[in-house]
Amino acid sequence: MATIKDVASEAGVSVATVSRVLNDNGYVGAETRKKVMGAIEKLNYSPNEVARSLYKRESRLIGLLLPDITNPYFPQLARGVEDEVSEAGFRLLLGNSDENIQKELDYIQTFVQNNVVGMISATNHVEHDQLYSELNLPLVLLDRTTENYPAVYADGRKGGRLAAKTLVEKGAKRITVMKGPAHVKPAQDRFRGAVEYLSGTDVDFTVMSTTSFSFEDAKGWAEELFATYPDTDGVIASNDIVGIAILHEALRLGKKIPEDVQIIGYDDIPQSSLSYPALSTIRQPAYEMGRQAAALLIKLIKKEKDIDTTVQLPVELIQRNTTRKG
Amino acid sequence: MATIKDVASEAGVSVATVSRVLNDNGYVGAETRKKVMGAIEKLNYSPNEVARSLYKRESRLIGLLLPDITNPYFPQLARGVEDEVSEAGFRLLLGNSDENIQKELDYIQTFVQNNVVGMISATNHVEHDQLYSELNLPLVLLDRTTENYPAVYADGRKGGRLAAKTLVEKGAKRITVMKGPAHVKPAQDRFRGAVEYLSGTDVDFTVMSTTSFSFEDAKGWAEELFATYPDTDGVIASNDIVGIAILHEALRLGKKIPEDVQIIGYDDIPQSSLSYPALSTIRQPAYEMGRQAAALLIKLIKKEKDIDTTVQLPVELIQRNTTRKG
DNA sequence: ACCTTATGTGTAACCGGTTACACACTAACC
DNA sequence: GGTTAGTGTGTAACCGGTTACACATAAGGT
Repeated sequence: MATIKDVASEAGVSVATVSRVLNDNGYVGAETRKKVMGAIEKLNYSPNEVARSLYKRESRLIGLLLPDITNPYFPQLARGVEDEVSEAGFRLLLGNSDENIQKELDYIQTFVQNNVVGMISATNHVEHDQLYSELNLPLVLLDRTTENYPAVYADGRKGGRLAAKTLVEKGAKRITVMKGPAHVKPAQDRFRGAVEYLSGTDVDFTVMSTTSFSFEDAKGWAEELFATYPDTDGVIASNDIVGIAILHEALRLGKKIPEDVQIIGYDDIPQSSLSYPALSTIRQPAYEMGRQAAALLIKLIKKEKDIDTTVQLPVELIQRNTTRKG
Repeated sequence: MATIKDVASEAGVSVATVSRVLNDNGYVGAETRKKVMGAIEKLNYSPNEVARSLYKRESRLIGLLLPDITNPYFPQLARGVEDEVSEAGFRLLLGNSDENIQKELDYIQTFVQNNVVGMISATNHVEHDQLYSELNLPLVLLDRTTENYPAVYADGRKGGRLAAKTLVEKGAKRITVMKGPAHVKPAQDRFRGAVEYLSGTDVDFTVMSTTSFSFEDAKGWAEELFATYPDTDGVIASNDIVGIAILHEALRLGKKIPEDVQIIGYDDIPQSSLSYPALSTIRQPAYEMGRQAAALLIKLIKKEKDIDTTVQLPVELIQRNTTRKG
């Protein structure tokens, strides 16, 4: 790999001049610039980010911490973040935390050790972590909220209400609300929204708690649901994965969808439109959330003034075939 | 952030000694070690990776280049890679190439600029890129093969044969083979495998070409398929996404699955077991492939001897409900 | 007692960039 | 003509680690 010194001696100038050409700052004569450009071209030189980062004490890297990229909701977020940051010339350091504080701390540490200029985190542990508060780095929370940090998220409370309202309006009489894992904040928001709405109606409802969102466990929750509440005619699932599992269990039990049981999911992951019947759900604009989080972070990095540090994106009812028409 | 100098003066020793303690090399007196440890603790010191990386000319970063993390096949790969590299103390720089050469080159460049110690790439452009050959970095191809580079992949040819064999044995008489995008090598392998097998039988088959794997387009291919070949009774889909789309289109047309039409997918993405009826498919062990690719890369980085530089993982028939029993 | 080897520690060069500062030259102004 | 501002370039310090090398001391062998 050619270094700036090689370029300098090839062009017959000093390293300072090469650096000035590279960064387009300070005075450089037209003739000199041309020589330097030529040398760069000839040597196929590309500056070493690490050296630059060391002196400037900041890299062009951004840390992205997600619970688990394997959960179909997160790739969309990640892609949104990636597209936005890469357009601004940044790159991503990626970590999966598995909602595990130790992993989270490890990643934060390596982000700092690598001089990242900012970080985006979908964590539930902000408050517990003094690391976040000691971090003097721009931080944007994604899909999660707190009072104290910039955040981009969708309105979970409203989403929950919307899901409940939809089922009620479509005539469900005995609704089961699935409660997602207690430590996952957005799951609690949507749950609260649903219960809030249902409490204001005279529809019967029951609550079923779950402790994970994984594919593997979803089937179990579905079986448990119909075993415990066999006459349920409306299910508000904690997310689409669970929703799809419930849908299949209902079909397996010979129930007609949506005549006997209506089901509404949450997230609108890409494959929800591919279930059969296609799953009705509350859409969170994941890709857009990723982009906005990245855009917000970049503004914070650039220390722009008058920034909206919390961005709440709207949720939306996606009516497919697991809820009744009309 | 505390630096090594701060630690040195806090402990009353030189920076060299601190460095020796940190890296556990060279001689350090027991007493001195204790003082240094104390100072590190007290200052909450954590070494700057960037400085280390500059001198050593290698970081602890590994570049991972994928076509699109949003495609449900890749998160599994990515997660496998991440788990394996992070256990070995490395971190991931992530890029989405969209199968686009320019993006690919850009990422490779930033990987190099950031002194990555190795890279894993799921690319179809190895041969075209002189960048790959000029790269004097350990490189492992993932999910793609070439003669010239270490690679971890599943046996696509065999997978294709297996898919075809399954449909034939289950009694399909008029099979349609979907051909994936021409530039995606593994898609061509499985296609070739299927055609190879079918050519050796007296079953009728037709070929339908597709140019993408995206959710959005899949529905269109499905419609086109049944419009063009309405009496098809067996479909070998180019991947699971397309397979699920075909499944739904068949159901929409009132066909019975698997009585009227049998369908077999490819990949076994997590959501395939959640389709209804559950999709029969050829499983590629994506997570395991990710892990193995990372493990191989790490061996290359450590310059271990006698390494198997091409790892072919087995594919497997996952028989669910879109193929006939027995 | 003398030489060798093992142990322990510090000094300073080095990695490859960036930039403060010094210096030289030109043009413009009064 | 001398002062001043603007332009162009080089020297060297600096970022925060790692390590070659020098040096000192202690222990062991003959």
